[in-house]
Amino acid sequence: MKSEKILNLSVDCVVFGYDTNTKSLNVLLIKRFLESEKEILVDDYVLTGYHVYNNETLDDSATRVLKELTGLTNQYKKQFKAFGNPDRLTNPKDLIWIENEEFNLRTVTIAYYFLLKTEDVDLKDNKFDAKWFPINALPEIGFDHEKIILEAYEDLKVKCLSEPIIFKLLPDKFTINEVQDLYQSILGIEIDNRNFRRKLINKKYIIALDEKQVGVSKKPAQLYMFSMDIYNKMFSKNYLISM
Amino acid sequence: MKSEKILNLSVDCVVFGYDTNTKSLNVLLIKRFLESEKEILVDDYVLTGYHVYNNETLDDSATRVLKELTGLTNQYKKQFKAFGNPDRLTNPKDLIWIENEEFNLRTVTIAYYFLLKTEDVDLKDNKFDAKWFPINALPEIGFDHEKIILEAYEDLKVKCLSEPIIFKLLPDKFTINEVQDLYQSILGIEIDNRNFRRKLINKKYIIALDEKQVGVSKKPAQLYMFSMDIYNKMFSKNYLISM
DNA sequence: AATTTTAAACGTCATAATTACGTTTGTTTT
DNA sequence: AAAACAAACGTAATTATGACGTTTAAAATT
Repeated sequence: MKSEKILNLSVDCVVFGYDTNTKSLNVLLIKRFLESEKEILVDDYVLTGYHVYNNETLDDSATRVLKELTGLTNQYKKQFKAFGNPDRLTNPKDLIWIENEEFNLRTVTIAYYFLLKTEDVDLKDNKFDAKWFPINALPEIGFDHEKIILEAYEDLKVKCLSEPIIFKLLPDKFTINEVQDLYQSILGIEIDNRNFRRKLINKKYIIALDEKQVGVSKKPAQLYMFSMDIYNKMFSKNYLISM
Repeated sequence: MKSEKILNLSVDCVVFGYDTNTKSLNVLLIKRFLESEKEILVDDYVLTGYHVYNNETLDDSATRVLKELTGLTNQYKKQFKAFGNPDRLTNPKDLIWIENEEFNLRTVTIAYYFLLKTEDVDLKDNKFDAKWFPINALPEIGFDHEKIILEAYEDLKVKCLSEPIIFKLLPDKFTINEVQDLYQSILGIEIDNRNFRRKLINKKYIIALDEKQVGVSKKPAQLYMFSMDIYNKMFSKNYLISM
């Protein structure tokens, strides 16, 4: 019953960041660069991940990885899939270790995604050489991490239509058009502004503030906030057949 | 980097079975019974699960477990969550092994759920002492398996509203009322028959057959089938904001 | 100070979907 | 032939959606 193979447990984190300025959904990736005497072995990007410590929960492990990468805690986090096929590799650290020892390793990774605002992350003197990439313009990606990113993205697209996680990617005070831009960026579709506006304003959990944008060079837009309290009250124990 | 703890990788399977006769959603559980010289140590029910073999994918492992339990293959399967907190135990086999050796084991389980019809499973002379339990009347459940079942159930409730997995739980030819009963069983709600009927019949992927029920003691109902082909054509690359 | 520019905000209308009910129909059983 | 009853059909008010046109308010320009 015991495995002769060495089993390695890790978490990998797909960090989604929305950039309000460029109106783009981005993924935070770190550089993987290995060279031997004469040739470059790998030169691509990968997700951040790490071994799960012995006395650490999976969730805590993901939270730790995010914190080391971005300095942030308390961001929206979702465990969305485990990847553990016998032939998969992952994570720069694992690879180095494999080269020193033997190749008889199986890495199971529990994949999480996070939602946050790019503006909340300071990438200056980041020890991982981390960089944001638009979800639609990913670079060369190592291991099976592109697959992981795309599965996270699919999950996000579905999730953002059924739960109000979108607001984790916006400032506390936002305009209707900012919400629309965000939906368009995530879903990759165009939405009619007038219909979207009407629909969103009619939601009881979208609350108009006594404030407008400042410092814009056109007519300043009305600011709104999202009320999680009202949302929760509305959706407790309600399911609707929408198929 | 290497773990002093022994890491154990397993799959656990939540097998949902719908019973058309009793109109109930059930979970297939196996008996866990261990007794020492004088006392009963455990006497409850657990999910089926097993260690993941060295050269086996996670999906294949779950498929194998289902086959050993039910004899069935090609049923709807979904990997929905990994459970791997450092203090968790699982699976009768693990426990026996732990008692013989030391307690320094961490079991990470990749949890799957399956959807099938209870009538497709023959529980006669089942080596696991397996039994169906209505989702709303679960027995005493061992380890953290009740949590796993409830999370699978939540996932199923959401999933059955956005994808046509419901038809995996029905015969190929079904009546409108059977579909309604199933939705009601899964979601735990009452649905207006007249509105439900109209809505379902209007779906292009619900096809009326030239057949009616036979051997019923009231007016026999019209039979319908679900067309996956038509469904796929309709929903390729379509997202709608329904929040 | 008036005009232009432009995003924000509002309006309309036809169609489709939903909710909440009442009524009829077609078998089987009595 | 009548009763029983689930199946199946119908209706009307309300709400949501999709596809557009129009107006407004502030800033920038003239």
